[in-house]
Amino acid sequence: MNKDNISKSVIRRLPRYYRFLTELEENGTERVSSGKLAEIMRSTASQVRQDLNCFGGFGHQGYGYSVTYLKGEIAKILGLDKNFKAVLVGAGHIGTAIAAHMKFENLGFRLVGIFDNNQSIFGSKINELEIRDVSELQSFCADNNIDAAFLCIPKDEAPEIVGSLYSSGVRCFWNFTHYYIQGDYPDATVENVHLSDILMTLCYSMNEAVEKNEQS
Amino acid sequence: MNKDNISKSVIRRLPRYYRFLTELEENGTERVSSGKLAEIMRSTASQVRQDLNCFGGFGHQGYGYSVTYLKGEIAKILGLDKNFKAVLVGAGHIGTAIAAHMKFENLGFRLVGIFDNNQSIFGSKINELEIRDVSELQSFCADNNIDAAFLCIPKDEAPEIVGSLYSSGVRCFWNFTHYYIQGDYPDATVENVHLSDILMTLCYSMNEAVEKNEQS
DNA sequence: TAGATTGTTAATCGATTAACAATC
DNA sequence: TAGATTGTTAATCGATTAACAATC
Repeated sequence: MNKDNISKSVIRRLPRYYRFLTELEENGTERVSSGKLAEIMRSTASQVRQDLNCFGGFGHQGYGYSVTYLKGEIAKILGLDKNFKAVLVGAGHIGTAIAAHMKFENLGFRLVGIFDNNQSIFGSKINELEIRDVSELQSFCADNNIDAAFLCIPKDEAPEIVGSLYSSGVRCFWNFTHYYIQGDYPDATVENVHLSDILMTLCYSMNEAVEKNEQS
Repeated sequence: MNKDNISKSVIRRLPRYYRFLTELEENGTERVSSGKLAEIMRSTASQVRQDLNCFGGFGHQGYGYSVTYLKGEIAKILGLDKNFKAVLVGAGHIGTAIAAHMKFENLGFRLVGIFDNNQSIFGSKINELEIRDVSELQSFCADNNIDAAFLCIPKDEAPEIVGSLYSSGVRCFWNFTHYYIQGDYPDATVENVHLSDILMTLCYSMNEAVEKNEQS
């Protein structure tokens, strides 16, 4: 059933399909064609059909795709029902924002622990969840079968933290640091978010746009 | 001097070159070959040379690249010295994290205003910068020649906010919402960060990894 | 049945990698 | 000079787009 070797580009589009299908469903739309979906996705009908066919024939010729069915299939493909158990390490600004703001239960995860090394915030809560001493991290993860960790810590602290997470069985990392996890743990599943890199690319584009304007 | 049509893939790698060159410089390394740089970048020597040659011949045959010089050139290409004036709209969790955490001055921007619609936080400060009433946003941007806005607001509020920003001359957006700015303003320069999409792709990869393990 | 729209193969386009002459 | 390493062209690989037969 599950085809291998789906390209990263296709995977990256799946959440957007899911998002737009959710909107269509909320509108009460029952069916959608690849053309219409492409319009919403700012894509092409061809790409939509190619993408969806990586996983199986979800459509009906002459009819299109059932919004609810397709949405459900994509949820299954993404694994949004898996509720992987996750901990957050680092309850600074970014960590707190992540913990307080994201609707993990819709995104395939369940946040069950928050850890920090700042004594003064131990015991205070983010969304009902107490902040714990990072020294308990390893035993907590081992005891609770933690699947994933969200890393919102300084880069220099990352190697040690990842080491202890890995040794207690955690293999999945949402990494906001610049530490290169996959270098040290090639079998880890990692998604990096480098906000400063993204901001620099925005700076480049802005700079380009300004120069183009000056020329004309 | 400035070559057009540089592909997005190349641009996205520039911040990483910059980052690693900074590290090399801090180590006191004076020169680096494309091969060595590729190793650090987890790339290939060929790609490094192709990338850098999009912008000009920064190297010397038989020698390699001067770390300091190359770093400087990439900074110029990215426009990191431009210090674009930016405002943050939305001082909730994500907004506060962005404002407090990012070193804008190293990333091409200067944060000069923070706005929110929550009366109870007006006047309180993030990094010396007072939170203002969003009703002053439009006049503030017009008066202060603001280049860019960082949007950390709910999706439904985005169209109105972007409208008022656009009308006071802002053309550059770092967009944490799911509002599709470029649809309404095709000449805007936009970088989107959809954290929930990224988390879903992590869920997919994790799900894949689990299934692969179960098979074996 | 006729019209619509998929699933799928083929063609195109772009990005990465390999090769090598130029040259420091 | 000889060795190293770039800049650049050519070859490969992968992703997107186009085309069309299958079929609801």
